[in-house]
Amino acid sequence: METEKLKPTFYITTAIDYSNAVPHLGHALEKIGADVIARHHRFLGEDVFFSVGTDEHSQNVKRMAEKEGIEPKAYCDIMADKFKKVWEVLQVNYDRFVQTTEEIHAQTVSEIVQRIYDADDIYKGNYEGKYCGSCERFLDSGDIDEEGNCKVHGIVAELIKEENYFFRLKNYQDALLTHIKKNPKFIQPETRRNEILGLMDQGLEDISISRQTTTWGIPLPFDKKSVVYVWVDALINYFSALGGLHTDKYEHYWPADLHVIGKDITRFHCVIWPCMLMSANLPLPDQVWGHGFVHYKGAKMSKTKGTGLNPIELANSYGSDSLRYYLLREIPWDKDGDFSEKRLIERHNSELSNGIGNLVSRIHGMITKYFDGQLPVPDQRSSSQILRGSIQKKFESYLTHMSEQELTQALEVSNEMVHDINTYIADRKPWVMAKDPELKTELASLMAECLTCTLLTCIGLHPFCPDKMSDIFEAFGNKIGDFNTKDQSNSLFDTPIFVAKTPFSPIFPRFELES
RNA sequence: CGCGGGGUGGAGCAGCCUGGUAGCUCGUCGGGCUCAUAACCCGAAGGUCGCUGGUUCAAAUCCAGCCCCCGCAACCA
Repeated sequence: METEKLKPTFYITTAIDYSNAVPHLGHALEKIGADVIARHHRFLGEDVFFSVGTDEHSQNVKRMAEKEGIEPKAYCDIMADKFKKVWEVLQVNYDRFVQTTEEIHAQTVSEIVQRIYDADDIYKGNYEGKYCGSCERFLDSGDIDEEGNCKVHGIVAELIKEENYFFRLKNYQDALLTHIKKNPKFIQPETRRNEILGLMDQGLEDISISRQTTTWGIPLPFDKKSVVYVWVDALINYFSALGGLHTDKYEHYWPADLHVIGKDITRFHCVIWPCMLMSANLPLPDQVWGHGFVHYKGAKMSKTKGTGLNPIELANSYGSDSLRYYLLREIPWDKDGDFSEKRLIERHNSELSNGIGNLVSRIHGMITKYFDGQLPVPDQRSSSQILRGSIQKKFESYLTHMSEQELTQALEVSNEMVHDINTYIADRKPWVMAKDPELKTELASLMAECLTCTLLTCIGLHPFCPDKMSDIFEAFGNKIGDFNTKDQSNSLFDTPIFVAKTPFSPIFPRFELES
């Protein structure tokens, strides 16, 4: 119990996804990135809790269920299973999958909305807007054409007035601004923070937090005729993930360390969410990270346009490790980037096959050939250990990037490590040493040095390519689990016995590029 | 004047905040090596860093203006 307390906690969340369609590559980027960060923090020895989920109280969900002829809840459960399946294929190792139709979620939403109500931050008002009967929603000015018709359905958008409850967002404007300024890391990356500061300059307006036009949602605790606005509902999932406000988990993990979200929903997470929490007198999360988007052929991925790529198909074709690696290597974690299958293959071939994969092969081959697969205890004195120091230095730089969420840069350093080891091998020419029996001891320590440096690189790549890195460790008679904390990774250099297991086949086979 | 991102050798990107030999991956050309997945190592060619002006001893980097591309505009990551 006491020792558990000493271990720092790290609660990381991702946005919960609308369950009206199966996830595409964009959803996958967010989950994979968060998963890599979660794995890294586990490596640092922290007590990590990682949550994902689905957002189910949306009109679209209700409509899709009706179309399928099943109950909304049943539909949600089917969709949730599909999401879980995708995350499983992509090795997204979450601790908790929240569904907003769960009973504990409804209870938690009620409780928090009631707290905000009790704080006198909710008042009754009228919401007036153009409503499209086909969209089943209020339209924005951009959704309506010059003649006052819905752009999607071409029918007249009716002016509807409904009784709504409003949240006094404006009251928290100053407090929020102070918080953002005092905590530069609260909103990251920098561009997202500037965006929100710009928004704050324009001044906040109170927002409607209830809807009468639908029954698909969580009833307001103080007026059961209305349901809670879907965004207020959705944000509270970060508590539901912990089982609500009255659990040990809540005490242990809240406030969240990191909300990973898409850049389009920063307003909800960086403005509405913290204000809700202040009103409910609950601690604010440490950081919100708004990542960029994956574009495909120059455009945003869209389900409706049919440009949403299926991550399972890609994982089946190229392996989930390569897909994960490519996405975080090539799509900047803080900006938008383009997805291209050709680039995926190129990255795989040049950095995974020819890089780390080939490096492992050549070392494995030499240990097999020169030492019959059994590397003897190296004599420290006979080894120059020139490489070791520089690789360890690079590893430190890798760790710094990781802790700053600079995933792309961290991978760049990993590649430098591979390159340095390859260069070192070329300089020392172990195949020449192997011909001279007197150099056997020196050769052994050289091989041990190269191998440990390579395995350290693998430890760094492990959050990105968990499966393949485990395979590599296994090929040398080790388990990555024995080195998967920072302290343990240092012991890598004190573990002298390595076995090159046979048979051995390339870890990352190359893909042929079709013209 | 709505907000934001981008325009860098053939392709894709980094560098810009904290001015001072323009870096990386792929491709091309030459050399080396043979342990390895036709891989690895070394070297070369190739760029007026969107345009114009300003600040400065010095600008891809700071400032001003302009042109082009893209995303968002409060329920599609």
